[in-house]
This record gives sequence, C-alpha cells and structure tokens, in this order.
Amino acid sequence: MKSRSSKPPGLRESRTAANRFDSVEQEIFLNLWRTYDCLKAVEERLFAQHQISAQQYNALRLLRSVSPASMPTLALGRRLISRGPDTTRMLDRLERRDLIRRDRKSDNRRVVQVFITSPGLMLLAQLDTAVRDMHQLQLGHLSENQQRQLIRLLKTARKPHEDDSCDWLDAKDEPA
Amino acid sequence: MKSRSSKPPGLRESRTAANRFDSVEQEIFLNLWRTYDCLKAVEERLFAQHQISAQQYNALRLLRSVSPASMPTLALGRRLISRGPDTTRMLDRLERRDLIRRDRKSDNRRVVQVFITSPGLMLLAQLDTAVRDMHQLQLGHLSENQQRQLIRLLKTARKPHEDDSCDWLDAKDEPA
DNA sequence: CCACAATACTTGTCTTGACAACTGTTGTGA
DNA sequence: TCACAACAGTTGTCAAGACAAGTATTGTGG
Repeated sequence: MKSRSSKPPGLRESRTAANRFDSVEQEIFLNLWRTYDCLKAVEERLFAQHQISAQQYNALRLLRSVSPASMPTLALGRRLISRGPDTTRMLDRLERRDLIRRDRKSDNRRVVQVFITSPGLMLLAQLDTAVRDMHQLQLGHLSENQQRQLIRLLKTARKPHEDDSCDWLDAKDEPA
Repeated sequence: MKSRSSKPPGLRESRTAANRFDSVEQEIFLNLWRTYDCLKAVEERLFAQHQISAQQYNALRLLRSVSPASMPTLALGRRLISRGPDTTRMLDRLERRDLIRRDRKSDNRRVVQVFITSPGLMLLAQLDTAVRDMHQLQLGHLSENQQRQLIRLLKTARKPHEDDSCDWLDAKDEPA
C-alpha cells in the first residue's frame, strides 16, 4: 500500500556532527518520527500484500472479537479513534470487498450494525501468524530492559499532552 | 488543521492490566504511535494557526535556507522525503498563497526553480520563536538523561529497518 | 401530540500521500 | 543527425483523514 507515509525532514549527516538540530527536543521528535515511520512501514508491507491498511486490519480484528455478533458503526469508529465520516467510508470499502456486512437495526433505525463475514474471518486467519511474526521482526531485537525503558520513556514523553491534544486515551468501553 | 492524524487502536485500561496487548512488541509500537501522534498534534496546532502544515513549514524553511537563491522542485522534494507528485502539488498550494514562486530555467528547460517570497519569509519570521517555544513545550519536560536515552533507544529500535523500508536515511546533500 | 433537541450516520469538499502514466527536454550512441 | 534513454515535472486516480453540513430517526419537554 504505502511504504513510507509522512516524511521526516533533514536529519542528514551534516552540520558538522553536533548541532545538526535546532534543539535536543527537535532531535527527539525527528527520531520519533523516523522510527515510527520505519516500523509502520514494516506493518504496511505485510498488510499491503493482502490489500488492506493497518486501520482496516484493526477494524476487522475488532469485528472478529465480537463475532458472530455485530456492533454499531460509530461504536467501532470510536474504538479505532476514527472520525465518523472516515469510519463510514472505510466500511464502504470493506463491504465492497465482502469482508464485512451492514444491517440497519429494526428497533432503532438510526443504528447500522456492522459484522464481519466469513471471507473477512478467513483473511484474518491468514494474517494471524504473519502479524505475530511481523511484530517480532519489528521490535524483537530489543532486550527486555530496552523494551521496558522505551515504553516508559514514551509514556513520559507524551504525558503532558495526552489530555489536550490526544483525547483518545480515556475511552470507557470494554476490551477487544 | 488536524488535531490527531492517525489513530492507535485499543490500548484501553482493560484486559485486566497485564495482557492488554498481544505482545510487548505490539505494546511498544502502539506507545510509539500514540506518543508520535500526541507530539505531532502539538506541532499541528501551532502551524494550523497560520494555515500551513508541518511539511509546508519544512519546505519554507528549506527555501529560506538557500534564499535568495532558488532550488529545483525535485531537489526540494528529496530533502523533504516527498514523492515528486506531492511536491508539485504542495508547491502549487504555496504558490497560490504567494509564499513561494517558481521559475523555469532557461538553460535547462526541464528544471523548475523554486524560491521563497517575502510574504513567505515574513510568515517564517512570525513562526520562528513560536516554533522554538513549541519544541520546548513538546519535550522540554524530559531530563537530559531521559532525552539521551530516548534518542538512543529510538535509533536502536529502527536500526534493523532503516535500510529496506526507510530508504530516506542516506541522502547526500548539504545541510539545511 | 408535536415542536425540537439529540442521535447515528452520511455526504461533500479539501489536503495529503501513494502509485502509474504522461509531457517536455536534454544527453548519447550508432 | 536522429532515434532513444534518462531526466524533471505534471497529471490522474485512489485511499485516507479532517471538518462542515445534511438526512433520518428517536427521545423528550411543554
């Protein structure tokens, strides 16, 4: 699908080693950007082989977790931290490929229930082990210590910002 | 502009604390995603006030760094790790707002030289201190030790992947 | 009962990124 | 010199995210 979504600027081997950046803070952010981008590319290469995006995969997984039941469109969107319109259109594309189906509820005709189809389940089944291997390939090379440290530092880094910009940390629904 | 671009899934306070994730690797990646997203939102809130994107800001900064000279479209695109088509269209939008201008070279009519205009320079001047403050607000709360560790861990994390997916680490042009 | 707010989506439009394919222009070899 | 590759951009198309505005449908107060 996409191999490299956004694009971190500069960060070249220039400016004579030391002050390649305006500030350490910028250096951190650019490294975060680059690293995120690299690891995302690993994901996307896998998903692209099956013609889906990471977000579509997450949607399908969520639907499988409630299968054979269904869930309302926007409830699913909230879990994926997608805006309403994006959810609708992503589901449009998934429905066109018969990976999900939709059904308007008769007792509340506002709600559209979404559920995964057997082709959808088959696609996920195909991906299951591949995804696990991919995660290993992504970050399995870090030691346990490094893993713990990295998680802790990332949490610390975003701590002051979660509340304002990243409202999506506090959702009160059930686990997937 | 945008307050929250992509959207990390799950990561709720559920699954009874421990195994909220399929694996530690996934936990790291989701934390990376969330943190990147939070910090990017901080940037975007600032740039949005001036109706530009982070990428447009980077382009303008690059053009200022060579100003009053100009640079070819695709050379600029390479520095921003943008695809050719994206560069053309981003410059279209910047030119519509008179922040840049383009000029086809007479000695090689294939090349279109791009340069920043004085409105563009004024916009950047307005942003300069704000950007510095924003970086401080983004990550200034980390201790020096934490900053160094985070950078090191991020580099280690992406190390095995830079070569294949993230081709954009080895560019051989001059500094900004 | 009925206007009106709230809910649950849906549609429209813009920006951005990805890829393929196309137009000019220049360099190169036969 | 003349075909043809290489180069520099541009255009087209699709996916996706952002926001505003619209459509049904349901709940609710007067």
